[in-house]
Amino acid sequence: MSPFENLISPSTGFTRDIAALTAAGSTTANEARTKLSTKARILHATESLFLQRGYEGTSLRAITTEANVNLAAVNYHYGSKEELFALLLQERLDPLNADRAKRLEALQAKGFDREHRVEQIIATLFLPALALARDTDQGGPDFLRFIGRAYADPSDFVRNLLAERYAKTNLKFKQAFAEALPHLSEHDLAMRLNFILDAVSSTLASEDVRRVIGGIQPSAVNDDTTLLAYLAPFLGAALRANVRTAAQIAALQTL
Amino acid sequence: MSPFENLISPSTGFTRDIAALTAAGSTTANEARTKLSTKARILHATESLFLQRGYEGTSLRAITTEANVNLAAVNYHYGSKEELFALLLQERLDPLNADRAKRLEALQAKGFDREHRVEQIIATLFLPALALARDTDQGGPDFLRFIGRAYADPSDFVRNLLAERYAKTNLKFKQAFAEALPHLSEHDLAMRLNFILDAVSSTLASEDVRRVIGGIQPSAVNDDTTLLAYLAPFLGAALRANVRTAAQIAALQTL
DNA sequence: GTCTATACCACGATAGAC
DNA sequence: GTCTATCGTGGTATAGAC
Repeated sequence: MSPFENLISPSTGFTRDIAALTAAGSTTANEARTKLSTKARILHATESLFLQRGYEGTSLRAITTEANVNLAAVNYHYGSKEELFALLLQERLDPLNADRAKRLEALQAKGFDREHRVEQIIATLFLPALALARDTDQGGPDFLRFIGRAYADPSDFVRNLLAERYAKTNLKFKQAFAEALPHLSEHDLAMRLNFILDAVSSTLASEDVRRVIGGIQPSAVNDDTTLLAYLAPFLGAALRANVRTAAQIAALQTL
Repeated sequence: MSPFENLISPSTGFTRDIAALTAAGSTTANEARTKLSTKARILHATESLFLQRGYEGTSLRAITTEANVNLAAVNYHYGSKEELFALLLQERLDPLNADRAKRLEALQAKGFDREHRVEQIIATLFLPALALARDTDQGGPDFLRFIGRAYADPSDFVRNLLAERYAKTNLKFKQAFAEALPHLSEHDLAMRLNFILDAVSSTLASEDVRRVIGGIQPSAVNDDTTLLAYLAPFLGAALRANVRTAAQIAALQTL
């Protein structure tokens, strides 16, 4: 339901998985020739192609050609193109989610800054994602765009999978916001969070993330805190805003 | 660039087009049988199916079956599935855009409410779109979702077409916001507008628009002003927010 | 268990006959 | 304008070799 799941993950988890696959002793001949098992080669090729051309722009035939495996191997090892995609998604999002949960707990244990509680929660939510936006080493911005698209146009399959998989963490953040914003009704808060998270993911996924990032302070592009200090007040103001006043309604009704 | 184009249109323009097509004397036999020309029947069937199943979920074979025409007729009359889609999009967005421009001019001629200038511009931008969200007569909420998806994942074809087609109106609104928010840099304003428009379109397009609309005040669901009075303060606060302060940056840096 | 060759069906598009 | 036939490409399924 809520789009908490759309903000990417660190890029380290995947390498671990490849290593595990490579270490598994289930392949012999092919592996000697290419250093990696069929299953792992598919994963590598898929990740690379999805990042470059997107989900729909990447055919199974392109993947299997790139990986030097048979067309049917994808379905054999991963079931379907969609499941392969979901796996890649989790490989990225799982560590991100864990990271965010850990940071939130640390912040709660340490105690919030009284004045900037909302902004601190926002920061906790987005810092890991922002870091990835620059991790060009593992295709950072491309992956942001990739995930952004995936979130905007997913099959029910992927959407439900992610919503369930990260439900617990999402709830923790919702509760943290709720405590920081007691004047908002549950419905009000839920809607505003949806707005904010949709907007951030869509912005991060947009073609001009780099312009957004680079335009703030060219000399500090590598400092995530700089970007966040830019975003947080804007997002925080939206969350803090009081519900409509009678005067506001009157002004609008003259239209 | 800026997603001004994603907020739907009135649903009246299309009927006009159908009428024009029907009046055109270029068909004879088939028209006598079905009351509408091949070209018009394709348009009717396409609109209905796109709204129900989305662009990708609708095949040309489904359209031509529904319209009782030959498969090749779509390509003959409209060039491609993509161009057919773009035509339907314009048919909706053109009148919406004209309406918004007219309302903005009227508001500027009449003069803003000094206190709620930003909210009034927001209202001018969104009232026509919100009205459509309830125009179930012509597939209101479905069309919101349809357009939302189209905006999130469009081909360059559609994206560029819309960006160019509505550039003038978009610029007028940007300038109106700029005058109402002189404390924001151009870059700052552009980014915040992107956030807000993305968020609104994505929210309107989401599966639970009805819940959002219905949850506010069940007794006033048909009153667009009610919904807007709910959204505008939230969006206005985001736009008005001051840029970061030193204290805010310090609070974030402790993370 | 893995892998390959191959067949299948749906899709958008188009050439050419009428 | 309309229609048939067909093309190339897509995801998927399976029989059978290793």
